Amino acid sequence: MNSTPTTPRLRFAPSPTGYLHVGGARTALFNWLYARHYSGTLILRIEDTDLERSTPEMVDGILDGLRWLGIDWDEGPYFQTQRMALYRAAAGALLNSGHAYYCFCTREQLEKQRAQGVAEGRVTRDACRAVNRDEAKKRTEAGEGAAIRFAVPESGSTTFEDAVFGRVEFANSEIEDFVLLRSDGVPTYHLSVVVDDIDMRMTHVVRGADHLSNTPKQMMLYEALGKPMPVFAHLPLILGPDKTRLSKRHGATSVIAYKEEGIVPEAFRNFLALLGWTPPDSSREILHDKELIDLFELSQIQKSNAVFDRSKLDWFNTEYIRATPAALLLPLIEEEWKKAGIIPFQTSREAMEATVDLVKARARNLKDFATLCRAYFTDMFEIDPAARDKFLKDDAVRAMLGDLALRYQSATEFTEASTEQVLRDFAAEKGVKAGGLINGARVMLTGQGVAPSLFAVMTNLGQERTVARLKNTNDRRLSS
RNA sequence: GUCCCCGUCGUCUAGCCCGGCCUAGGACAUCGCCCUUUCACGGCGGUAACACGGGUUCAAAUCCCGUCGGGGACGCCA
Repeated sequence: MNSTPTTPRLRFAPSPTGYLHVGGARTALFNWLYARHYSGTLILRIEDTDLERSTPEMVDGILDGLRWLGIDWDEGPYFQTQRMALYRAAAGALLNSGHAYYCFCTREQLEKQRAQGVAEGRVTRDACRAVNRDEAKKRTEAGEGAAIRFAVPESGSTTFEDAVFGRVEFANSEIEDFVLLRSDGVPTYHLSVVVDDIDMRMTHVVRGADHLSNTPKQMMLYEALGKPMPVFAHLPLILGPDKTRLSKRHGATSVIAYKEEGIVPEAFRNFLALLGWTPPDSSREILHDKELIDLFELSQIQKSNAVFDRSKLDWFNTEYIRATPAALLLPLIEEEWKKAGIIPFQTSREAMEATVDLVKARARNLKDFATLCRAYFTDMFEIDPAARDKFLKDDAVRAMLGDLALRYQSATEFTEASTEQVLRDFAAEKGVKAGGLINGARVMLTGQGVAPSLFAVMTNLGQERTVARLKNTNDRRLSS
């Protein structure tokens, strides 16, 4: 019956009770990578059945996060709150087939049962399972509130072959009679996922390992509903540096926070992909989207949890910034300029790109471009006090820079080679080391102690600005 | 507490399935040196791991058992 090979259908199914966090992003990424690798379909489904905690803002937040990450989907977003009829019908069917029953227990009764179960080291079966069907029907018709629970077999075990973890087995006696439909008619997670995954014809369920122990419950539903099982793949969790689950106290957990910190999306993707997955050639780590997609396989996924290593992310980011042509970087960088209040006086695209190229080897993130580029685009910049103390505290150097400005002013040629020649000749003449003048001049021209090669800076700035800034040596309250 | 999963440098990992080629490889981080015009980059080198204990075997990071450690799940949350 399964003779026709079907293209894979996967889904990312976040619940909008928070922003897209790192773990969710990694799950989304792996689903995306797999779907793209096999030319399958990726579906976005919003699991908003927790009416209290789900908000439309969070839906937007998640969508923004995915878009920033560059993860696109083929169908959806579907919203579970708009599919309630489907879940209720399934619950009804399960009731009719004897796989489920009404539960009239109060919260207190349930707590008591649970406490007893824990004390005895076993799962207690719900007392209402014993309530006879006709009586239960009568009671609900009389208006008594009732949840619908699944009747889990008391013996035997449920086994499955996880694509990551291999064979996993749970004793049915360990599984409680979980709720399918709450007394207010809203489905729980177990019911809605399974019904949707069936209805949306999912072939693969790739999700966090925190769902491993939910899997047998959901398998029981597939079976009771008489539907074929998808492939399950559970992803190891992402941990903080202290090896506990990644949370707010570990710093940024929202994906958007990384955008704000100046991380390049492709670098983030690369980093995330390697958190728990290894390409066949593990020595290659810088992998662009196409390579990631080509190489991605479920079988190469790690079983053990992985610690989120911020310094490695930063390394990826640096690598991507350096390798990306200025033309592609520019739109991202311009946002940072805007935030920093820089209005570039150089309007030519070429000039901007040249500056970005000049400076980008020193950038660790996109935000760095605001400081790094400032002096090239505006005269409104401060001299970094630390740089001043380090390179300009010598009065003699400052005086010489003023004289040097005059040399540049009268220069007929202004190239990297010629400006260097002028400076070195000048230093030789004065009997001082060129290095001291170079460092001092760099601070005058850029305001920074950390900047590119001086003569590249000069030619980028142009003769006029170079001269003007060097002349200012004594005007800038340097000795204060 | 019960059940499930995991356990190689600080971190991500290769090797484990099919024991010997492992004196355990790579990357990030870290330390040192070189380059040098600051800071990066780059080059070279260093420190650093098979959780522990028992087996099995001529031989174990690799197979088996146990212990310990970590994580997850036990909701009318997802």
